[in-house]
Amino acid sequence: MARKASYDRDEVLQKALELFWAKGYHATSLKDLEVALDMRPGSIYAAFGSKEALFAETLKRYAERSQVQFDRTIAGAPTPLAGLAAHVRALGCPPEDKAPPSRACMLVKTLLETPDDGVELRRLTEERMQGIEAGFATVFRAARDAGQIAPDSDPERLARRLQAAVFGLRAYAQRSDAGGRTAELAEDIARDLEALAVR
Amino acid sequence: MARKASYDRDEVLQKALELFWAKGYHATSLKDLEVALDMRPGSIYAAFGSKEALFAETLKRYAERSQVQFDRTIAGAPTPLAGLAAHVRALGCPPEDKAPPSRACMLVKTLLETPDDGVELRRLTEERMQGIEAGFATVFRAARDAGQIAPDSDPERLARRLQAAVFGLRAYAQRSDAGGRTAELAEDIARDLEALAVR
DNA sequence: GCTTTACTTGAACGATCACTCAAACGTCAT
DNA sequence: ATGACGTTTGAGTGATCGTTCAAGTAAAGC
Repeated sequence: MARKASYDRDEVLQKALELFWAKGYHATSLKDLEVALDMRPGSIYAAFGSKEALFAETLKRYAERSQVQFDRTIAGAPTPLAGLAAHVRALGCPPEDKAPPSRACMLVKTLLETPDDGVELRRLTEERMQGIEAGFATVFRAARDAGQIAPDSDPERLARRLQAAVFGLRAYAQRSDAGGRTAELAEDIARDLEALAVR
Repeated sequence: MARKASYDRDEVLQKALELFWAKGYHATSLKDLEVALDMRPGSIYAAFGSKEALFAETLKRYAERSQVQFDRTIAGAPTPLAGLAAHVRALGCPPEDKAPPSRACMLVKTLLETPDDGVELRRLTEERMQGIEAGFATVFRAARDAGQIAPDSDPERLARRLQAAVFGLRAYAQRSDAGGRTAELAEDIARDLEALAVR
């Protein structure tokens, strides 16, 4: 038949994700990618089509991984509300051994560097944000149905509020002078979540 | 003596601010600036030195204007806490007649598109963020000293929390599908602020 | 009117951008 | 071995990036 690709597509995508997440779309050049992926331009274009298409794939990967991690945190918590609080606390103090490429959310970074009108990347980004927000809403709904929070709570509104809080937490965390205060901030947000519980 | 500049430096800086705020540093090219400022490259460089220096000036302008507007809102409010709440509500629903170049905060946009290490722009951005956070803290301190909030409140911690909330609110507002929900979000945050009041 | 001085102009610079493609190469079936 | 076929290579594409500078131009002092 023919020659098979010498690289592992999954590994390569992970490398690209880390680079794009750290530097952002515009600031990442094809030269940067060539080095990080150890691939020559021809191979990159044969495999992914364009810089934007590659970025789109990494963004998808990022969003999916985030969702999975979130779902696991929720599943592993005793109650819906405890799960959300745990999620926030996890964002506040990421594992020190393998630090993420950036403290900020890649979706937010992309949202803020993408023009308002039209572009495909913007659409993808907002779509994924909606997905995450919907995930939050589902958990809040579960909390309400379980009687953990007030029966007249508005899950969509709470979800929106939580997403904005997470956006803010992670943007703040990007500051190089944030230090340990990020964990405190996450703790404050987590406690406010727990305070929603009816006693 | 000599010829005088044909442009108004203040007007030009405002135009540059609007462009940079809307598009971000990387996505704004000198061609864009030439058009927006109606100036040729030579004049731009004679006046500002470099693209980065021009950006730094607009960032300074942005931060100063933000501070002034914040101070005015606080001064015009009956109590410190009411002032902070009013500030948040104002961010939630900006004037429809003259919409800002972006709903997101220019400082956050810059923070998220700037490399973590070193660069001058990052330093300037974080410096200004600290300034704003300090402004928040001052108001919280006034609220505490006036007995409006609990005497054991931590102004710095509250300030940090508010800044993160504002970051999040404004990032969320950047979504093109945010619609009127941004105002609701701002309202929720404002109400949480008011809920700090001891009754 | 002439000189001086500062500002404006726009062509041009080298660097880098995202991207292409013909040729070299590797791996299979035969 | 050989041919078929997909992959990798890297020099090279034109475009655009931020920036420079010599020449041209306008206003003030004399």
